[in-house]
Amino acid sequence: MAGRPREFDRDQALEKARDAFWTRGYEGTSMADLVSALGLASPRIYAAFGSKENLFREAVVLYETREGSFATRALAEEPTARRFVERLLRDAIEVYTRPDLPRGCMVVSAATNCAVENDGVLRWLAERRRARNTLIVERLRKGIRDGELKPDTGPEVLGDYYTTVLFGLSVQARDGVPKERLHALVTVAMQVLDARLSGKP
Amino acid sequence: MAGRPREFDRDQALEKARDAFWTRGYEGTSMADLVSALGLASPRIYAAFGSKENLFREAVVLYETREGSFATRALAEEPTARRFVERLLRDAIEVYTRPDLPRGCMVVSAATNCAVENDGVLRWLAERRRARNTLIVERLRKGIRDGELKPDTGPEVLGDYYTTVLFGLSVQARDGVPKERLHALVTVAMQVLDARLSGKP
DNA sequence: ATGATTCTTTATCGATCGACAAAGAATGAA
DNA sequence: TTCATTCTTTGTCGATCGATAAAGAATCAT
Repeated sequence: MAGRPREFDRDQALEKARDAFWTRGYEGTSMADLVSALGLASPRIYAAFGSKENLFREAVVLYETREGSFATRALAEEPTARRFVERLLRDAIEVYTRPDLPRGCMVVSAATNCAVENDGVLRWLAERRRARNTLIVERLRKGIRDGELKPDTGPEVLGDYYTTVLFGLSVQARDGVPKERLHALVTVAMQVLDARLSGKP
Repeated sequence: MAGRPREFDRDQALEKARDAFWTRGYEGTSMADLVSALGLASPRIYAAFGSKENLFREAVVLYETREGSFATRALAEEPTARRFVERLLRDAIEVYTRPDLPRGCMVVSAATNCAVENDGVLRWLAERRRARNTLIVERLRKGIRDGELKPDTGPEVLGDYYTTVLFGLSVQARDGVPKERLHALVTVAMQVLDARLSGKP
């Protein structure tokens, strides 16, 4: 029932695939690219991952549970909405500009332009971006409920605002803007929230 | 010396190509897509535009002189840095969400992920994004020089900030976020600049 | 009218795309 | 040891990629 054991490490192969997709995007990475990046003949890749699309989806999930997990980590570890947002943005910058990893956010940049036949992948990533937005909005809503933030600006608007900054950071990082500049810009962006601190809590 | 006249309108064909590339990106738009979108056999396209890459570059230039010209227009028509930035962002939203055009910014989204062989196109678009940043920075620098803006935050930082918001708006528009939400977020983003108005002039 | 020139049409080029068939090799279960 | 199972290897599939050759059609200059 067991059969011949796989000779390569599936997790390591998935990491290499993630890097390839992260760098070149879904359609920009061909099977030939994957064969050379993973060091595996294509039938071995298909045997282990089913299809290029499924490999991509697994790679994105890996990205989200590793590099892309800063959002949920900030949510768990930061006690205030103010600190959550800043932590989120600054951790994002660190990930987007790490010299040993592809630049920018994989979820933002891996499938922005796609042929018609891959619209499914495109929408799947868009959903994940929307989830990021929802996460931020919910945390801000809690901040208002807790009395940390003044309620005069809706959490949806503030959430849209910081989500937009987050996505913009990915584009900027991908263009090679150094992280110092991105951090400086985040300092400025945080003043929007500072102006809405109730000062009471 | 004249030869047979061309039977189709080159400018109209270029517009259709711009829409196709704007929607699907450079690599996401195949020659077959262009043949059907332009209604022209591929040899006619090659005769008129040389290559797919050259057609794309012409399409981007067309985009910049039409839909993407809001930045230079804001620069020419708005008397203050404050008004320039808001006009820039709000006009951008209008373009990015026009129901009769593809969503988002063509320069931001038409070549974010690319195969290795098309890195040239990718870098060419990145340069154009950098030019937008420079434009914004220069206008802010003038605003500081004129005494409109307090000099305590450098124009580079503020420019990076609004460029990042602009790029983020493109991602959000492409994801289908309605323009009302984007305008609301811009209102919030403008407070960063409001806090830096000297109030003197 | 004729010839040079340019556009249009038809047919197709080699390369690459994602994906897989078939056979050989290595394992565990019986 | 035998067999079912699974992985690896080799070779290749049809479709599509961007791009063009070659021939016919339409224009202008002479």
